[in-house]
Amino acid sequence: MANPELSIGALGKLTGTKVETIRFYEKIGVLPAPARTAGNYRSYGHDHVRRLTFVRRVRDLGFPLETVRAMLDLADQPDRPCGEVDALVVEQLREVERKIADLERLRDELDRLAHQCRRGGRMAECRIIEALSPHHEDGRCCP
Amino acid sequence: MANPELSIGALGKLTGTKVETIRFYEKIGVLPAPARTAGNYRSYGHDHVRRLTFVRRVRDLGFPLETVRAMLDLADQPDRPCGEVDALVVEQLREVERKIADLERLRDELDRLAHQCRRGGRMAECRIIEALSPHHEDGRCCP
DNA sequence: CTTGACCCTGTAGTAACTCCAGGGTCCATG
DNA sequence: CATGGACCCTGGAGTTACTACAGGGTCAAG
Repeated sequence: MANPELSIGALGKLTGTKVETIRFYEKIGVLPAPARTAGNYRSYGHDHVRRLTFVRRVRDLGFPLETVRAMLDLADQPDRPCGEVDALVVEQLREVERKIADLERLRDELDRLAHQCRRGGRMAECRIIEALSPHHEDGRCCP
Repeated sequence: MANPELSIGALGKLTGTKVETIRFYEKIGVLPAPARTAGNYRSYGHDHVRRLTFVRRVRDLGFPLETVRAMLDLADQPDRPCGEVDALVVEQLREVERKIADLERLRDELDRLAHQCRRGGRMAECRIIEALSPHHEDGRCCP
């Protein structure tokens, strides 16, 4: 069970990633080059599934590949003392919390909109933009 | 107070957007072309601030410009009956909720990591990748 | 009246994919 | 055993969403 030996197409289906994207991640070093079969096909194991899933999720959440790389480095260096990476972790944490707050505002407005639709309302009462307009309680906007 | 008459640089500073990006949004029709001064400078009002802030936030949350356009359309057509856009709203709602769940998992793991760092731990116990690995409770992964 | 900060248009470059051409591998089926 | 369709290979061009110049105009302060 440790070695499912997936083809690139199977890995793609499992993780919702295009085959070309997987090869691209290998080229830029985000996903390690897998073993090859006799016919020169890539052969992936369970670690690849976990790592690729992680990469796709973090990308989908709007972080750049540079951040993905930084996070993967955290996980890849087990002997590294935490101190030197603390600042990075705290910084990511702050950004994640900001994104959660923005998404919750967006969700609430979409939710309100959906209920209004169900009651036969019109778009005039749509306040989707206001939901993510400048928040005067904290003063600043996007980074 | 309805017309602050901002220059492109001032709008950029207010919304955390590069000047070139603002001009780019105008070119592709996401931000309406503003009035011009005698010297052909762009002159922005409060509506531009709100709209641009919205665009930047939604982009920052990992949605493509296509989705931003769809959301802006919702807000731009006040007479449109809700029924025809209900499906879009529900779809966005689902995606927003999925992203919130992913971000919360990521936040919890970063939080755990930060506390561990403070106690002088090592990266060996870092489970940041597991935090966003395939969730077997729902079976599927990224879209 | 000039000088530095800021604006204009237009084009070229970058990040992160995405698609395609031209060709090899694998295997189920005739 | 051959052969055709699904899948894989490499390398390169195209797309999206910016980002960074180049070459030049505007404007307020000194």
